Amino acid sequence: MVKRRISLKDIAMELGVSISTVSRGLRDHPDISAELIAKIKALAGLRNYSPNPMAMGLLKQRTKMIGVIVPDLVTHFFSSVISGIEEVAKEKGYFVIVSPSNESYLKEKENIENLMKARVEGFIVCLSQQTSDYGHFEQITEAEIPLVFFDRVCLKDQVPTVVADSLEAARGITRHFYENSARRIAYISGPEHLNISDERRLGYLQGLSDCGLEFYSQYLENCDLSPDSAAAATQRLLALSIPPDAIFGINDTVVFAAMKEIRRSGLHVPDDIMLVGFTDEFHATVVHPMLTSVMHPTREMGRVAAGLFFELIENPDVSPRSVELKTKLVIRESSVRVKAR
Amino acid sequence: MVKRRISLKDIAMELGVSISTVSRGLRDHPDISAELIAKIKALAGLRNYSPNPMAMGLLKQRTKMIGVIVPDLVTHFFSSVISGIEEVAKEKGYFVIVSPSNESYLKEKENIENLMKARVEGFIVCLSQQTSDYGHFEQITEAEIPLVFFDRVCLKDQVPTVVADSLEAARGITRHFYENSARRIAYISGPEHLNISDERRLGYLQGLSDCGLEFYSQYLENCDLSPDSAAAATQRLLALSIPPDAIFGINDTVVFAAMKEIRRSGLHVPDDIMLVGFTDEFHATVVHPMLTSVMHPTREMGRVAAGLFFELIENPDVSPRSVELKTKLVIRESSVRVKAR
DNA sequence: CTGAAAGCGCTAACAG
DNA sequence: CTGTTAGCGCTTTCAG
Repeated sequence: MVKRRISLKDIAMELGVSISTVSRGLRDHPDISAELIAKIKALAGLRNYSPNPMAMGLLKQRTKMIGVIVPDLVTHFFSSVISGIEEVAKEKGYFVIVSPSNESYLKEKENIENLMKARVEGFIVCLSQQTSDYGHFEQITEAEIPLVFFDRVCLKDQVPTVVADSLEAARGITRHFYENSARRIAYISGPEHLNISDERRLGYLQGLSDCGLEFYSQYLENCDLSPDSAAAATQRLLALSIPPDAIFGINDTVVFAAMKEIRRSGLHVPDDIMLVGFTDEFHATVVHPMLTSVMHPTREMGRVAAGLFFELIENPDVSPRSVELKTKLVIRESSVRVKAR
Repeated sequence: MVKRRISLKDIAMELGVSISTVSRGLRDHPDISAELIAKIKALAGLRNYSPNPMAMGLLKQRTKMIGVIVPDLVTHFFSSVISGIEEVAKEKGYFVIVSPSNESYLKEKENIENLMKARVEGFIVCLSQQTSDYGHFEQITEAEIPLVFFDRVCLKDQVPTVVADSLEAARGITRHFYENSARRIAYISGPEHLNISDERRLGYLQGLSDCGLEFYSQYLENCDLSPDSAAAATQRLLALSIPPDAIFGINDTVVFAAMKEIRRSGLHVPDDIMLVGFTDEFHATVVHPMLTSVMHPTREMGRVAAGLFFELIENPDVSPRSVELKTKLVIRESSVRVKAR
């Protein structure tokens, strides 16, 4: 059995005063004499007293817990965002409960219900890939429970969001390819209902038009963000009668799968096909050739999301604010052709 | 403001019965008439009632929360173990609060204190790299709070642990190198006080002796598990007058850093130097050449750790049980020399 | 079969 | 300056 922890009552008894006196003393209430305060605090320190958060929670109706729902835990992007969230939460004395949806709409819903039952004070969410019905989120906002989205977002007019500048990033990649003499640029996108698919696709189209290139629908591929489906999309591209000479993908997973697939088919990056990804520093430089990629400020994204969350906690009636974070195209080996290999 | 959620009182008032009747009705107490039970449940369902966990927690002195402390969140190994823990926790109706120590002893201590204050029911911990004083853990066990270690462990006679078969794995790697005609086998280890450093080092030594190879102390390098320090260790190995022809590292980070460093110095894996890592499926196959590596059953490790945790919750007086999980050496390209490259 | 009351730990309003 | 009381939401005796 876990030993019962020390309570105000214990201290009050030991000191022969009432519980409320101890409570007040610990919080420096002006009505309590300085000596008594000192005595109370000394004993509390000695006994290692800390207020019971459940008693406080019951009283104040606050749990100091944030529910965080992410598509998965093991992708660097998400774990890094979570780190950012945790940093800010910690500063505010909040705890974070992370529930992975495994990209499943049902799990996402279920996680939200569980966390509601646990009385988290609010949510920070990245939509699962499957989610195209937003009823469960509308319920949250209707119950006036704080909610913030990051990366994959919806209901933008009701809910604060943090996103990357996907459109500009995709546009920049396309132009970068062009400047490095690619002319048959392909893009492997994700599920259509996700904002990130849409925006990156638009950026791709704008980029093509910036460069005076025509859009060929065969060069716009789709996948469900899984490695297998990204590999399949890559295969379809490689099997075209005129295959692309440059490919970029919507995220890390897709790009790594594409890279493997290109290598498997005996082609070389960047000589045969240039490749650019949306990845993090670490993974981009681990692969060979090192991957040119759009760097997300992931930790920052988490920090900003948490910031928006606490704005909402502190002032629930403020109108939702959206933040767009700048990404940066870091040029490495996979998109620049050199003579000697 | 968050709307107050429905309580037993609300239902009792609406039904014109007492609170205790509702409470009993919801739990199918035999004293309550079937019709009344039906009525109570119907209304509870309609109003979306769910018991207030803080009230329950206060009453039962249980928070249904597990504190999990990991060195960091963004390493695949840890996030994968956490996934496993979460799966089991969810089945049991528990929530997981993850607090990264960032490999810092002080943060680890601080996190534990915070989580104690939050009244988590117990802890699942992987030691920070810096931790060599275990006082804070002894306090936990003395307070009879459930505690389980995984991967990097201590206090094995008091605390249940889950570890990989590090010794055998390292021994197997060494022999694998030998069988592939490596004769100058190096190992990049981690901080000496960590059990994993020690065991893998012992396995390395045994492996050498299995193969009739002598141990050269220059081939046993150390690092602090950061990429930079692993890179430095690799450089030292490469700078030896007779550099190794095979290297393995204590974990992913180390191995990837070594791989980069080898490439940077113009050498090739596996032709000049063979390389084997402790990594996961995903990352091992993303790099080129694909990495031969010891696969950890990471998710399983999380599940087992959580299992031990719940054994402790259910029966605190059982003597600590240690589980050693089998790893598997998956042979890929980085350790097998072929003629045509 | 059902209700009233106590108590989990705490704060705050109300009395002295 | 300090104590008493009520109440946050719930379960569990104890009374009816």
